[in-house]
Amino acid sequence: MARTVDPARHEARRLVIIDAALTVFAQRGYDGTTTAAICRQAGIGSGTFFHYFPTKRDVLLAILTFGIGDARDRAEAYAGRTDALGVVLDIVRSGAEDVADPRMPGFVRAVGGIMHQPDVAEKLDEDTRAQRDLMLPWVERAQRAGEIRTDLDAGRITSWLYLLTDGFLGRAASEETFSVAAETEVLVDTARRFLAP
Amino acid sequence: MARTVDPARHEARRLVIIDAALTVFAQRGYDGTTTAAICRQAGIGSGTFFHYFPTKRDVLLAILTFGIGDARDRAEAYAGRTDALGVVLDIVRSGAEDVADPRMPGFVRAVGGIMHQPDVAEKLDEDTRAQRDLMLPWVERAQRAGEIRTDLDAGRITSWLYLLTDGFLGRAASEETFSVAAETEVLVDTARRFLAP
Amino acid sequence: MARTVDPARHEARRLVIIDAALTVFAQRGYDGTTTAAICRQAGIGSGTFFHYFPTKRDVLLAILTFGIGDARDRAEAYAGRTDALGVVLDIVRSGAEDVADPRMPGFVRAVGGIMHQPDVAEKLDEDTRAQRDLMLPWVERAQRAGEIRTDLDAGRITSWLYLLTDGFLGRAASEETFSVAAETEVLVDTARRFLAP
Amino acid sequence: MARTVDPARHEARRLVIIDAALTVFAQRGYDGTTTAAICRQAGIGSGTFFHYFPTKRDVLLAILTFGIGDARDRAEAYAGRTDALGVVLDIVRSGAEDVADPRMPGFVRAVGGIMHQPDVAEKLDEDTRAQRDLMLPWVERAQRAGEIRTDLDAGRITSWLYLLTDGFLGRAASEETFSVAAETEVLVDTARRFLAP
DNA sequence: AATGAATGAGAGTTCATTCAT
DNA sequence: CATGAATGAACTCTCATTCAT
Repeated sequence: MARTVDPARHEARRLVIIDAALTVFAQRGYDGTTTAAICRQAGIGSGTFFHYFPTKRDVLLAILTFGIGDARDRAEAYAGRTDALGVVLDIVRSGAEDVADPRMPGFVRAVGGIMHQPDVAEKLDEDTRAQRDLMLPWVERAQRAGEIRTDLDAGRITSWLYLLTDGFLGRAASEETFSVAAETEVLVDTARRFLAP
Repeated sequence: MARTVDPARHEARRLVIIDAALTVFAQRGYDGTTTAAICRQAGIGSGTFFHYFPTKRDVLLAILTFGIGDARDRAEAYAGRTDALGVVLDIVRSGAEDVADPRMPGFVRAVGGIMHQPDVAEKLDEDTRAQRDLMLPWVERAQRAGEIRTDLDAGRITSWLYLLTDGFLGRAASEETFSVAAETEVLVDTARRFLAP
Repeated sequence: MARTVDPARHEARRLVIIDAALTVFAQRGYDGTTTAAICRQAGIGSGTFFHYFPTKRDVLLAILTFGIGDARDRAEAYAGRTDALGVVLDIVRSGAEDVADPRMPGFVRAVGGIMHQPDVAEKLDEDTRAQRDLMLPWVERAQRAGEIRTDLDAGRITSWLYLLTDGFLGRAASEETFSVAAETEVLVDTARRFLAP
Repeated sequence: MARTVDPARHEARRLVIIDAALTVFAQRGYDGTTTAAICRQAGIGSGTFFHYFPTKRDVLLAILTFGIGDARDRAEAYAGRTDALGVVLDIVRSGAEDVADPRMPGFVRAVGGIMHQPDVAEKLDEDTRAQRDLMLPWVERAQRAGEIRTDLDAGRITSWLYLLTDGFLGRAASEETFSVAAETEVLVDTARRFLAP
């Protein structure tokens, strides 16, 4: 009978669940989130949830996987650019723009809260590596072009740039009065100061 | 009669529990930590635990309260100094030194993971305020002395300095290769660059 | 699709749990009854129990609610009768018949044992009121008809009649040799003596 | 050293604990009463409590033992009387007077709530027997004197008289508006009606 | 495919009781 | 004798997950 598998419909529903989970994780943290709450938010039954994800943790991992894909997509967008420093600063700026999704800070904290679980840690590592892979080549290029300092190697510089965006995310998460729009300029300026030879 | 309450002994045991809790929270996150695990770590029975703390969350709050006291104690240490910029950088540096306790990053993430709980959020706010109260006056003094930039007001500058130390803590937490000792110098240098007029 | 909710099945199972709880409460008292024991008696898992009742106390309240419904149902059975005294004595007699369920005395004691809990007290009040509402009008009618004494007002007479049935229940509960069948006649006779003008 | 055992002091303290326990049992039921609450009420430490009573249940049993002693003491007061019916009614009346202690109803319910425990049941039986032993001979005498009905044997009549006082106690316990003073007369009158040949 | 009723492992917490001081 | 800190057994309840329909 019935068209049992409509891949598009399946994928769409999967995304609905992922989005719902992101929302609830951000609000209540990982353990504070019950599968029931995700189902309510997604408008599905609990049985359906487990049709799409074998485990609550798997939804979380799926969300993280999304982020990795994102980083890779963005890599292509920069291909062909010749102003290495400009790209580096653009990446920094785009890090600030992630905060645009108001769920992000809460979600980041939620993930941090269970980072001690090996599979989560691993996925996060992959995430981090994907981001580094995006940034690192441009830092190296900028160094070779003499646009930025060379007293620190490219790897450390990359770490520090992500330290800035991570800190930015954290501030935005915890400080109500931290205006993302206004502070983004300070972020880019601070990155520039940090990178100056 | 009856040596019923030996306050010193009581306080000591309380500290043992707090310390044990800090260790386990850092390792397994807040929800991943069972009271049983804390008791095992502290070498006490479960009943004893609840003799000292009415709730698992109360141990966490007690740990955070410690941090607040710390900030206030440190304030006194700087009293009398006249080199405002020096003090500011010292505070930044001491932020990096907090990472000396290898449990700190994990603990910070654990707390982040349940920051959505109102009482935890409140305590953290208090913590943040205590830290700001420590830093802010010295930033203002440094500005008046013309030692640092004045295009951002003292409040924003303070936020940014903590953004740096928080990001530093986060990096140390997630990146194995991030050498605290070596990077502390970069931190202070970066703060100096950020503060330059 | 999916026969998700079969209300009849749900209600049936609810009744099974209620019945099991009544049995165990009667045997061991309220606090002496563990939810595990109720589950065992009902042949269900512990999770199922809490699927039907949010709290152990809620089962108890559900049992009491049953009693209230009972009283209301019975009210209809008497509608249309014209022999007020006869109805009053029938109600007294039916009170004695409640003891037919051998669990009743134990259950009554169990409820008494936690009557200090506000919600239980409230439900019991409702129960009492439902019973009074059943009896009172017939007492008034009997008084107007000159069938019974009028030196006490109808409310007090009603209280006294329930005093008799309650006492009867208590005796049946505590005295092994108290033969319900034989004593019921004494009960009705005593009520008659009490009511005589 | 010290006068370790001062029997009078010991007995006094025992009574304080018993009284405190009676108060708290009446207010919160047996299981609702923590030993800590009894200690607070008695103004003693928890260790002291267990110096006087090996078990929480033992305090309860001690209270019940008191009642038994009471019944025996009263027996002597009636010795020498010749108006059997008068004594019977006096005993009934004194049953109503027990309610004078406002804690009594609550305590009775508390005891009922754990009557399923063998030792409590046994003590209660003893209590009941003591009361019967007080009443029964006078009922027999009254029957022989032709003062009261003889269609029921003395044992059943005794049961019914206690049924009245128990019911009275129960009403007083559950019905706010039940005025003990006013209703006591009704009680005696009802007993008289019940006993009438 | 979709559902939600059923499940039981496991967690936090309470409290009678012990015992060193 | 008096104390209260320490204890752990036992209990209620939560929630991820399974599975019949």
